[in-house]
Amino acid sequence: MAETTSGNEGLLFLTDEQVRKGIEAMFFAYRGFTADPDRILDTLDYGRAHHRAVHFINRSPGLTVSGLLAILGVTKQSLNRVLRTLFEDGMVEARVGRTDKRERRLHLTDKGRGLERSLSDAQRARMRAAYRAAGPQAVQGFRQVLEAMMDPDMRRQYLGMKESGV
Amino acid sequence: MAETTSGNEGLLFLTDEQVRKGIEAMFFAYRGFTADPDRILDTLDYGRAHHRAVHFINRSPGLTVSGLLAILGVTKQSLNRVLRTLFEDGMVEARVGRTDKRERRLHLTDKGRGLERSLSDAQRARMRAAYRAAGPQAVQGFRQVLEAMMDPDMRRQYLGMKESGV
DNA sequence: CTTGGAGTGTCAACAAGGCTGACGTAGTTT
DNA sequence: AAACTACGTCAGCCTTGTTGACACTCCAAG
Repeated sequence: MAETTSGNEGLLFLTDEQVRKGIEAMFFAYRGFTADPDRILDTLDYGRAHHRAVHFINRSPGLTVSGLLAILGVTKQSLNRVLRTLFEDGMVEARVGRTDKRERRLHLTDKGRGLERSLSDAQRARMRAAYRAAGPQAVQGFRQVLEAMMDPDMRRQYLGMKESGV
Repeated sequence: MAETTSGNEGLLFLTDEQVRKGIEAMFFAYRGFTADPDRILDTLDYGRAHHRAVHFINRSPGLTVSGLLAILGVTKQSLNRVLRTLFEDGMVEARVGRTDKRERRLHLTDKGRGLERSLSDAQRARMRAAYRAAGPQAVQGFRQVLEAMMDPDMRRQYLGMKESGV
């Protein structure tokens, strides 16, 4: 409703209809986005929570538990349940912090890196295909919109990671 | 750091680094995307599952249960748990199908439309802000990439809805 | 050196929202 | 009449999130 077909060409793309299509696109695309890794995870008795942990540990080796907590936005009890199984399965190892011995610096083992590889290969393949289909220009727009959609805190996480190799 | 400044300009956007950034952008953006409605839902003792049901019933009034099932991709037991509370709370009503009396055609009540409004207003505000920040060109790219990322079945759902007003 | 606070693990209990399997019932189709 | 379809529901299970409480180690400050 609403959004009378505005005479203003510059705002045409802001009609409720357009915006609602964007909302549905996010919904459906996110499903596709997680579908491939989910299939792999299933065979290993892992869930998305494990994937996320593995992804960000791989991304930032030496990450502390509280650092990971901040990124994932869950409670430590919830995260710990997941980390424990990853330790037990030899996917992740924790090293005591050098300057602060209370910290546990998280690292992937070789096995963990193997898992990460297979997960991200699957996900990247789809993302890559989508990128290829849409073209570089579209990719840039895609990233811009997503970035603008994040909460400021998360955007800082995201942008921070972009630059700092660790 | 990664991101070797590849010599190939046309494929620059397909580097692993670029693709991985896209993956993280999806992750963080989806969180922002659901944050606002989640806050409203919480106060009503509803969850995202309720939101999805309400959204798609609003989108396609007269939708059957199995139609909604196909869109949401969950089991009927799971959906029913949600639909039941929506019936009880007078948000959704079911009308017996005209041609096929086995079907239950789903419709929002006035109250349900009110809920849908408040949820989508919140979500739209963020989406709209992101669109505005990124610009029309970016929005088009955003949609193109998301569309390419969907599973074919979902893409048909999505595109189908695009055209049929109902 | 003691004390407070930070970083972490853990136990217990609970909820939402997925899932499977099985069964029932009304209505449609053949 | 038989078979199939659309739907509801009971029961039980899992993952992943939550709160609250408590313990331990270590760091930093008084």
